[in-house]
Amino acid sequence: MAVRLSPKAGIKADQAAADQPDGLPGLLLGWYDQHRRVLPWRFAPGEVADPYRVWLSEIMLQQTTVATVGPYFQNFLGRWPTVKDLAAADLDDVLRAWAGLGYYARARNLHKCAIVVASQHGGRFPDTEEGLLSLPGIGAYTAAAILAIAFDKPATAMDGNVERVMSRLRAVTDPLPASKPILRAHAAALVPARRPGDYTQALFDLGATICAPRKPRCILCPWTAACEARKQGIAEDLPAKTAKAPKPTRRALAFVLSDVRGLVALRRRPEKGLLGGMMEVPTTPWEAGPVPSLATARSHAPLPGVDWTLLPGSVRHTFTHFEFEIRVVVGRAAGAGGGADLLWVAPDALEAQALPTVMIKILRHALYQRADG
DNA sequence: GAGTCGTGGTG
DNA sequence: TCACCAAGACT
Repeated sequence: MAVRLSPKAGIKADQAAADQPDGLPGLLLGWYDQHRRVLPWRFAPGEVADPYRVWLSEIMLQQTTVATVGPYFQNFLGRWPTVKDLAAADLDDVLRAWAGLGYYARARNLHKCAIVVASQHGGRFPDTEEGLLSLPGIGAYTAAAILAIAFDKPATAMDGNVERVMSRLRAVTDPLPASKPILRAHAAALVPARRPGDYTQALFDLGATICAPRKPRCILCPWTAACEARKQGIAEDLPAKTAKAPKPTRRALAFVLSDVRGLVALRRRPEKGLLGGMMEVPTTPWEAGPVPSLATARSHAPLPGVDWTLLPGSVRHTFTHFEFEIRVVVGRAAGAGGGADLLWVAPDALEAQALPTVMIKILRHALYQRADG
């Protein structure tokens, strides 16, 4: 584990200055010592880093904003303070705690990874790239981030921030993702032998607060004098990216079924694929083309013989690679329960289920539509 | 290399 | 409103 060195850590100023790298890394670290963001998973200068917290935060932060992750990280750390606690948890509890955060394969891999670390590594995370890469859910970026932040090793963590900063600093105009190798080479050449963990986090802060995707604040940047894109006036145009394919729309009819007690019928999705392992409202298949009529869709209903009512309006939700439009029908089951694969849940208990956001939207539409008008 | 995989914030 | 983006991994 790494103890970070900085002037605030009680080390004499001249000693800290001698410890500071030269050139661009030194400039960035000097800026970081003054402007470093305080984040729930971040360790104070001089504090011993806990690889479990570093790992947990890095998994949550994959393609997810700092603001969104904050409460989830605190909740996970409170419920499962160590990797052994998380390994001993039920997967369904982990999925429930993850609900709303998205990319649910991360939660399944998180749990798998905790079990491997607890059972095969004595509860300690590996401190080598090879060891980390062998763990589920840890790829090139996360392995490097853990090496740098948790173990203070000079690894090159390439994420969207670093790609953007490097493309601007070196004025790389070739579009992503083809330009990844050259951007990585630029980044690797700068990682200092001293304080690589702080340097890595400093680069994240720089990308988040100064070298932002839009309207970079070059005036405040510690690297402004060296930035090639700023000199050329093209900083805001970088990094270039190849055009993305347009998003198709898929549509479906959702069946919100209640029984005589008012309990709502949910079912579990398959382990793999979209929203894998999460709970859902029964729907027709999600397909291109118009929302199927109730007559056409009846064979997909969770129970036969139910009198379905089509609600006005529709629910829209955007996934990474398609738009989703849902019409909602509501119905009342004749008795209590029924349907082998159905889980009957009281409306008050819906929040405690492993329900992805799109399903929350559908349920909200069905349960409050008439009250809201 | 190209798809798949969520969600919320922002200009 | 809408397109883009966020501490990517996996197949």
